[in-house]
Amino acid sequence: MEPQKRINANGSAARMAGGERRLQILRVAMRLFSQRGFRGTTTKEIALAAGVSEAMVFRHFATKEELYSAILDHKACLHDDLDPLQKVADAIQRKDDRAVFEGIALDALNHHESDPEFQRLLLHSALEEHELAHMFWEKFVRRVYHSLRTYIRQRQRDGAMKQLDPLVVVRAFIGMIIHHSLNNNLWDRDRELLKISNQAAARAFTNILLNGVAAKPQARRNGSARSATLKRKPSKK
Amino acid sequence: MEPQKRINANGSAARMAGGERRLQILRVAMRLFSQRGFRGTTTKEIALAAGVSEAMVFRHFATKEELYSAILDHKACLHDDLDPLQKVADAIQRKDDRAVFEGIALDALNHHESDPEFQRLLLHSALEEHELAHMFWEKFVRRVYHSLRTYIRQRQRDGAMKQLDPLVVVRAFIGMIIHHSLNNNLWDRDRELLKISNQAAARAFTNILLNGVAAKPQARRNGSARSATLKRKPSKK
DNA sequence: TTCGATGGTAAGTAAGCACTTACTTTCATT
DNA sequence: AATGAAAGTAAGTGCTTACTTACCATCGAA
Repeated sequence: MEPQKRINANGSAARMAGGERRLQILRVAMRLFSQRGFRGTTTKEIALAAGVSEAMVFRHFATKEELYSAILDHKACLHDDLDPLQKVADAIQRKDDRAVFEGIALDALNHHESDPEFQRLLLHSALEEHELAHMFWEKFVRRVYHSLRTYIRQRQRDGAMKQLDPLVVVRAFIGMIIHHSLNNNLWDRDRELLKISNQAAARAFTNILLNGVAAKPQARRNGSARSATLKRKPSKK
Repeated sequence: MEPQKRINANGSAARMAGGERRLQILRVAMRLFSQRGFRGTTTKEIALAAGVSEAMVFRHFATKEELYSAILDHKACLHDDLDPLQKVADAIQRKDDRAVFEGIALDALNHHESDPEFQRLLLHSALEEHELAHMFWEKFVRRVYHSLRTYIRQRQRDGAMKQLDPLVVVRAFIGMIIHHSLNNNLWDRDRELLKISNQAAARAFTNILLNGVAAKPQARRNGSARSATLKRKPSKK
């Protein structure tokens, strides 16, 4: 007679292959950590949610810390190859500012929307000063800042953008995007205060930024009163 | 003979008056909670840091939860009367966009810089879905959004700003500010990536925003091309 | 059919947690 | 000087935590 495969709370058949189970525990833990933080989640809860005994958790991951690290590695490798500047590489080539910035914004917004766990995990580990935060900063944030600074500098040399500190421009732009995602994922999940599609948001932020940093029409009649704002070197051509 | 007043680790004389001790414990707890989160801080640590026994903590606050609530009340009442729009009330009256936005930005940046605990506390409670987050949202964020929206709408009717969704403009601006503070307090405390004074940051963000949302020169070709940057109202007297 | 490797569990253990109890010390009043 | 209330503590209590041990179940291959 068939030994009647037991079914656990998740509807997943008992007795998985090792690798499968490991991944399942990892995913469950990821969800719980992102919801309640590292310290706020117990190994018992993780085991329960995965439909196994606590001992199984410790068979796959020696310590809770190691489980956390495994999550970080997992997330990191998912979000790793993804250089956000790559997707807009040809827009950069074409010097199509709008495509560059809107592309980056839309990509980030979509990303945050489809994987809100990641942002929460990141915040938790930044607050707890865990290594993911540092890793993310080094591997991702720095690169974005650097690439965008390079692009902005180029456009400033082209005379297409004002001579502001490019890093400040980057921060302003990234700020709009991240803060919007943070609002959507953390504070105002029902979009009670502001409901707007990612497309529309990306377009609006890009508009504000590009108009904000665009070189002035440079009305030749320069009663150059406001050299304060536009530091344009005369670029004597 | 003098009974040699004991001195605890903090250098504070033992045996404080009740109210004093309460406040001291509160402050110590505030610091620790903001550093390690609610769940990440033990009552023992709090007691130790305050230089008293654990029992004293529980004499002043019945439970750890109550201690947390007391902190929230404390912080809330500190940051409460402070309607950030009040400081720029006359700038609003004068419709001096630059003063309005730069004032708000500078105020927020200074605030976050002088009290980074608050931002951390707020983030922790947002992640843990504690009430402070909700309270802050209702009492503060909503009001700022509402007031700024009203102002922006007015300026749009004046023909001084583009017809964008005012809430998106608010989000973009607040985003630059909050994200910059978050970077300074959480991610890049050494300002390794971007070191800039609050004044300069407030000015830069304001410039980007105001140029970004300024009504177009409107191709009416009336010479006065950049009403955008210099908002001196024509003052048709 | 047997057997070893692997998936899985029940029932621990020691340490740490929020919180309590029973007691002592200090000190401003009369 | 006596006293009573408030400031303070040492040593718990029972529960939860991360992690372990000792054992059972299932399965594919020899």
